[in-house]
Amino acid sequence: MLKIYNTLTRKKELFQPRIPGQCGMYVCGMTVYDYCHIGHARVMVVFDTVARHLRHSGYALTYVRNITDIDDKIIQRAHDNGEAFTDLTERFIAAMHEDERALSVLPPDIEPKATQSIPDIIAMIETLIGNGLAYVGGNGDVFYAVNKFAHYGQLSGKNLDDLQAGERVGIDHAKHNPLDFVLWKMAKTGEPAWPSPWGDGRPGWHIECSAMSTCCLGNHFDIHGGGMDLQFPHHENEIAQSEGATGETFVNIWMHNGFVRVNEEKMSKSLGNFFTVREVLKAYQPEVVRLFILLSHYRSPLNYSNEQLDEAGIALTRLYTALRGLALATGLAIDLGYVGRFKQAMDDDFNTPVALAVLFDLARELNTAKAAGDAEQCAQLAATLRHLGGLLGILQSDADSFLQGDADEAIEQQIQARIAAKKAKDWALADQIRDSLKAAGVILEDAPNGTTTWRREG
RNA sequence: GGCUGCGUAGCAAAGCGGUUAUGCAGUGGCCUGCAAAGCCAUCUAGUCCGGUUCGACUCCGGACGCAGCCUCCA
Repeated sequence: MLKIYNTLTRKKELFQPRIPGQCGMYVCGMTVYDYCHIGHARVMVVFDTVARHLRHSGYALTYVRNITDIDDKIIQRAHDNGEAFTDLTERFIAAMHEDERALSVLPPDIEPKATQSIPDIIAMIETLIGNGLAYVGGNGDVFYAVNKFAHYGQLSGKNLDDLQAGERVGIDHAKHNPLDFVLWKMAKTGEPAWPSPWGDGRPGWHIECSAMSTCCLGNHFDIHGGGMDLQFPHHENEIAQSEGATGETFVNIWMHNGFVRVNEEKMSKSLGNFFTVREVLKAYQPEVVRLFILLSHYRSPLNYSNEQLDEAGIALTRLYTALRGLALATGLAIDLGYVGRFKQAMDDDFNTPVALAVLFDLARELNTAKAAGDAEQCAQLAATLRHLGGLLGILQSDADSFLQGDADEAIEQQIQARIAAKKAKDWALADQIRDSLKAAGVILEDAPNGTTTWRREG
């Protein structure tokens, strides 16, 4: 039985889909004006893992992750670059898809873009105005009137009085209430714009997600996810918009992933302390980055450091080392004990650290079976390890290609020379060859049968 | 200031009211020509102070500390 932590109730709840056997999930995706950083990678990997587990658990999942391809920062960046905003967004959408593929993130079923959802957005704003929840402000922008929505603050645990007491932004006289937020923003000269009943302009940030999610998944759906920082105001506003427009409950379960931190501080673009995915992938294999993310629970903070990435690399090496030398057979029986433990971990709010602990226990037993020469046991355990790894999006490479990278003829020659030296009991030469390879980052491992395998360090 | 959440061994990171987490590192052993890898054993825990309980790292209260949101942000 799958349990999921719901931000709305602040506890783990038994997952009960609206329609048995089905699930609709919407995740707030990227605003595409720059390369994805590791924080974005975490969202992609975490919800990809959630999607994989839901599917494997038998739910017919519709996974929607949007792209915000129009907003103030995009306009600003395109202007700075002297290019059309569409050229900018197309470039970074392509880059995002590249990063995603590298990290073994399966594409969502639907990837709606804000600019392709303008009619739906306008329709929703008209409904909100019709319902008395939105108004045209003094500057022509359309605003949502937060005090007209009774449940405002239910997700973030805030109430309007507290919010107003802590108001830090300068008063905008175009609004009735400082906490009201923009639904439709009038275009200044030269800005991208779409025609609307209120004049040429563009959607506010929050409305696009309300429009796209309800269009793709219906007025009421199962799971809505995103980073912790979207809880307020973004998701709070989404609830106000969607429920205000449809009159129905919007979402059953809200999931929020924790931040990636650098030196105990949130990684973010505004702080400038971010590492882009492509930058990190220059130094670490993509699968290592994925494991690094999965080694922490999705709601916990994740500290980014080279030491942590290195450890993830060592951990992955341990798993692949266990698989090394065993054929990639398919269709083999798998060990149901481990499968059960794994499922139990994942069913407990997607507890990937515990699920991974199961894989390490499995690797230990596999190593023991290898030492005992039990081929049947080895095959079964290896098949189980690969199967469970696959559910997390890891361990799908050939072990040698992970451990060795590109084949290297020179290394093979050195190994042969060393085997000859060993036969001649010329230990000094054998050790010298091993040391020189070690200096080049190549580690040799002698097997009892006289053969030698190798792997690259780190 | 308001609202969240967190505080576990050398490091990272989980579960759990009484029984091995797991990975890395350390120590001892097996294996090895020596290593590496692997296996076995093993040392380091639960911020502090109260309370509940036969028993608390685990539940409750308080203190302290940290992070996040309250402003664009995954």
